[in-house]
Amino acid sequence: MRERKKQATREALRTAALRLALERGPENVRVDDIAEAAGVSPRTYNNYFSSREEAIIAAVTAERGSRVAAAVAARSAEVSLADAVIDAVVELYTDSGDHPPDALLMITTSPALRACYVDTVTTIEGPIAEAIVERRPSMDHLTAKVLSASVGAAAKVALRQWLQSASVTPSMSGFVVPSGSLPDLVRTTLMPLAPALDAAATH
Amino acid sequence: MRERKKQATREALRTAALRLALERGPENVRVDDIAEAAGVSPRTYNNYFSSREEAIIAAVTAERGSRVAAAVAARSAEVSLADAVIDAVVELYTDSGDHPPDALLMITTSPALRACYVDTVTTIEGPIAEAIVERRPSMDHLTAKVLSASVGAAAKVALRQWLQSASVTPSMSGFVVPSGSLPDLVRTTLMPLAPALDAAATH
DNA sequence: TCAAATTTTTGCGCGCACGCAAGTTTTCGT
DNA sequence: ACGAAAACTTGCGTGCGCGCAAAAATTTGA
Repeated sequence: MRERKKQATREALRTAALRLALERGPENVRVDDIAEAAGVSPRTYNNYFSSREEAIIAAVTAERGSRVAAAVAARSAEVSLADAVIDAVVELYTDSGDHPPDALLMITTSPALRACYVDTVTTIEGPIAEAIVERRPSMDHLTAKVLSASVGAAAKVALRQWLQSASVTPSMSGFVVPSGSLPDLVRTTLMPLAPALDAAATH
Repeated sequence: MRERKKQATREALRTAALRLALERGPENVRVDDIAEAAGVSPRTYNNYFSSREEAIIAAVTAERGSRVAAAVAARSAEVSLADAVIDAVVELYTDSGDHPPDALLMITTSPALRACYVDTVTTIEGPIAEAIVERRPSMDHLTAKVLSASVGAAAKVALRQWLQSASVTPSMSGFVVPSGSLPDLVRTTLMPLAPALDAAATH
C-alpha cells in the first residue's frame, strides 16, 4: 500500500519527464521542472532517478524487465534455450510499445539520451538470468548471470551500431550495417552467443 | 610530439590522484587537489578524466588494454581462440602489476571506487576485439565486438561477485563463492563463453 | 484510538561535470 | 623566421548528484 504510492510517483515522474521533453526538447527540461510537474521536491527526484535523462528513458523502457522475462517463459520448453532467449530479446525490440512515436526519434537525436538508452539495456539482465534458471533449474546461478550479462552486452553492441548508423543516415556512409532493421541487427549480434547458451543448457 | 605532453599530464594526474588518495583516503581528495598536484587547472582535469574516481582507477588500470592485447597475441596459433582469450584475461588478473599493494585494498573499500573499478573493465573490450580479428581475419568485425563485449561482461560478473564476497568477508556468509581467488573466479565466469568463441572461430 | 517505530520526503550545502568563449601554446606552410 | 591555423588550456557560469539531518507521513503494537 505504501508501495503503491511509490510506484505512483515513479510513474508520475516518468511520464512528466517524457511529456516535457517532447514538448520543449530534452535540452530545455531541468529536473526542477520535472519534479514540479510531478508534484514532488527536486530532491525527491533523485531518490527515484539518479540522472536527468533516466526518467525520460524509463518512461519508454519501464517494463522491459518483466516483458523479456515473460517472453522467455512463454517459449515452449521444446525449443532450445538459445532460441528462447534470442527470440525473446528480439521480440523486445520488434514492437516499440505504446509510446509516442516521436519519443524514439528524440532519443536517437540527443546524445545524452542515446547514451542513457544504451546503458538501460542492463535492466534486462537480471530478469533474463532468472528466466534462464527457471528454465534450467540445474544450471549454476553464476553461469546464468554470465550468460544474461553476455546477452545484454550483445544487445548493447547492436544498439550502438544501430544508433551510429542512424546518425550517419543521409546519403553515403561506410554502410557498416547491412540492414537498417534494429530487430534484425539484434538477432545478428545475439547469434554468436547461441553456442554458449546451448552448451550451458545441456549440462 | 604534442602527444607526448598529453600523455605526460595524463600520467601526472593519474599518479597524483593515486598518491593523494592513498595518503589521505579517497574521501578527502578533491579534484582541485589532484589538479594542483599535477600542475594543471581543475578544468583541465575534466578534459582528461570525466569523474573524480577515474584518475585514481586509471593509475592502476592504465595499460590494461595493451596488456590483454599482447597476452592474446602471445598465445600460440595452435591453441583455440577460446583458450587464448580466456587465458589472456585470467593472466590480466593474476599479477596485480607494480602498484602499491594497498591500492587494491583502498579500491575494494570505497564504494565509489569499487563501482568505477568494475566499469573500467570496458577498457579491455576494444583491444580484445582487435586481437580477435587479428587472429581470425576472416571473422566478422561485428561478431568480434560481440564476443569481446561478452568477455568484458563476464569479467564484470566475476569482479562484482568477488568484491561482494570480499565485503562480507569476516566470519560467516552465504558463501556465494567457492574460491576466494579472483583469477579462478574470472576463469569460472569465462568458461561458459568458450563454446561461443570457438564456434565463431571455426566460421 | 493513540503513541512509538519505521519509512519517505524535503531543505540545505558542497563539490563535481561540462558547455562556452576567451586566452595560450604548438604546428605548419611559405 | 614569421604569421596563420590548429590544438590545448583556462576561467566562468550553470545545473546536477548526493550525503546529511530534520520534518512529515505511514505503519505497527497495544
